[in-house]
Amino acid sequence: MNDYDDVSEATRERVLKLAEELEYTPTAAARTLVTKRSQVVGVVLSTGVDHPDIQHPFFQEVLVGLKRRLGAGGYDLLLLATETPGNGFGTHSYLQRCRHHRVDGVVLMGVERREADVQKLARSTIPCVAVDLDLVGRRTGFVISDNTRGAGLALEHLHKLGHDRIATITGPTDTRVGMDRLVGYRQALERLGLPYRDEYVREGDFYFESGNAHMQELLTLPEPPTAVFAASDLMAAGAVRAIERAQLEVPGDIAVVGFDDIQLAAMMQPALTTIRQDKLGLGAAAAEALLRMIERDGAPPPGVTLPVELVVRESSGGKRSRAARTKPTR
Amino acid sequence: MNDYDDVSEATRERVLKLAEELEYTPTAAARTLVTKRSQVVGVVLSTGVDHPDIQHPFFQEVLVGLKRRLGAGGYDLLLLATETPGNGFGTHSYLQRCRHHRVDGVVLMGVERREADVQKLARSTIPCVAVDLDLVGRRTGFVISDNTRGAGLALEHLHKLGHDRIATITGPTDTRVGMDRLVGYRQALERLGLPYRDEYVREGDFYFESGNAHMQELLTLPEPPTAVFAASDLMAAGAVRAIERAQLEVPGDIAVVGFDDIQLAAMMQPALTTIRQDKLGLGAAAAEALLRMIERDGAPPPGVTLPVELVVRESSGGKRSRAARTKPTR
DNA sequence: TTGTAAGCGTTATCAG
DNA sequence: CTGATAACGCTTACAA
Repeated sequence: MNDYDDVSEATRERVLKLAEELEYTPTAAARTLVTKRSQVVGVVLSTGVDHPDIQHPFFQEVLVGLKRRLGAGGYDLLLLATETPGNGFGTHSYLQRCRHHRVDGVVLMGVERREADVQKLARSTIPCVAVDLDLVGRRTGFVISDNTRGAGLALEHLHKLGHDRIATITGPTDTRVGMDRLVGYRQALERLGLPYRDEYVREGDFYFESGNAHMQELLTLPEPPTAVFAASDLMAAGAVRAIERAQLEVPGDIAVVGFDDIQLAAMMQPALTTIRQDKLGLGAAAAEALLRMIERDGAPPPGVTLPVELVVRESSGGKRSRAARTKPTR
Repeated sequence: MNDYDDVSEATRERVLKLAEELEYTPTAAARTLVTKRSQVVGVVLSTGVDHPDIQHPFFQEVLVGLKRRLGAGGYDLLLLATETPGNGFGTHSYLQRCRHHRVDGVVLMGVERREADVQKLARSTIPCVAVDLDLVGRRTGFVISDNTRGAGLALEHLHKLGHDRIATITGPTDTRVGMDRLVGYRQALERLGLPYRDEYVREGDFYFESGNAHMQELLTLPEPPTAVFAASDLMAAGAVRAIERAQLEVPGDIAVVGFDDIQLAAMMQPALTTIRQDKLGLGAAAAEALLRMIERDGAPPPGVTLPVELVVRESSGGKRSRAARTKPTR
């Protein structure tokens, strides 16, 4: 059954037929024990109480991409859930949990780069790929979107529409993704000859509530922005909510551009202009790179940057088109 | 380390200390081989190209609930991805894949009850729990929301608001969930003394586009409804979109009530009135029941129905409150 | 081309 | 209480 080339056609068929009849399925555990390979890829993603990342629409889609590609390659996905595997002699590190299951590779999402636990994994000999997180190590690489360019695209779009007072609600600046989008914002400002204003930069946490709260404060400014670039769609949605609560209109009074292009973006009212990340592609690329590292020992860890794309919908529009207020905005 | 009671305190400590030092982690495969237990629970959820269920916000939240409870119980989650496990002598059934990994139990989501593959699993001796799907078998049970009552709640709410022309966009009627919500709709109609009209019932597929398309057709009726109960939030969002595209307002012209209470519901504009399913609870209940069956051989398979709750937001309102049109609806 | 034996890392059993 | 030994179900290497 293992496709040896030194068995007669007759025998092969006899065996295969019998296996079929008996619904024989090899036992992964036994095979793993001897081959030292499990055909399983571990998935680490934090499930904090406040914002379980597995619940963020972004990671979900990445997971779909991962599952498809990995499945096609003959691998199943192990969602590391328990912190006390084995017969529980205390809490185990990610690395130990991965070794416990002898996973052939690991995908990391939504974890802190600096966490000791994560570092340990990255320094190990297990092939690892981080998504949206610039982890590196001997056998650890990452796939990430071109966040800096994404922010640039957003700002250029807004600028072209006539905006010159553009604020941003960033992600946590201690994350690579949050920082890159902020850097992209600043670089674009400079490129476009727009002044940088401290009061136009607010640090959020990627989630709805923070977008909502920061937008409210932005609105109290003596000279409020006419456009906002939010570093995530969820925050953008929060911002839109704040704007409409203040009896202002999007995009009539304030234009909003998000980041991610999660499903919500197209379904919102007004539909959200955003920077699309290729989430399925990110998952597929991570899977691809991981399989390469698993299957070819010398394969270098990836450092892949995927392009992003501006998707223009309804939440961005010309500056101060008050006329739009008399009619529905669409 | 396995907590035997016939080892001296001294030896135990010596061993434990050494294990710690060497960062010893037991190998799951070896243990599985001999104990016939893997401390892993399989998760089956379809990832069709059109609508990967893993991507439906509903299942994501259920997954969080599952992961937390299962993790606490010392189990990891295996996302069955590959159809050709082992050394690939053809495609394997779910059952084979589960046996291959010797998973201790299985959670099924978003699969077809009638699928031969699913039936095989349900008839096997592996403990199974289906979520939102009434699978039964010797060691197979399910957890599900009280969908019939949910639909009733929605209709009563709408009726109380003064609506008597209430349409519904149902889910696929060959699914238990879709059917239950339709039954709840019909029963409520009767209870409230409202006439049943064939043209007010349209079968969708739970997703945005179908809600949108069906609402458009509902709008062309000689006597269009003044309220719509959609069997999912995604379809409700699609319906809202269709209504606003037709220059009508929600809830001013047509009230909309959804089902699920996914994150989108609260973030939409107008925020969606909906029937909340306890998604984390569903996941936790499934995990709980599964653990019981796994750990106590005689434990009966579950048949749990979780209560739902009406969440009133902005998309439902009094009938024909045209006045609202002059001012923002919020 | 086919059959046989050793060993993967555990747990369980059974003498010491 | 402790140490030795036989499975568990596979793959691999080697002998027939």
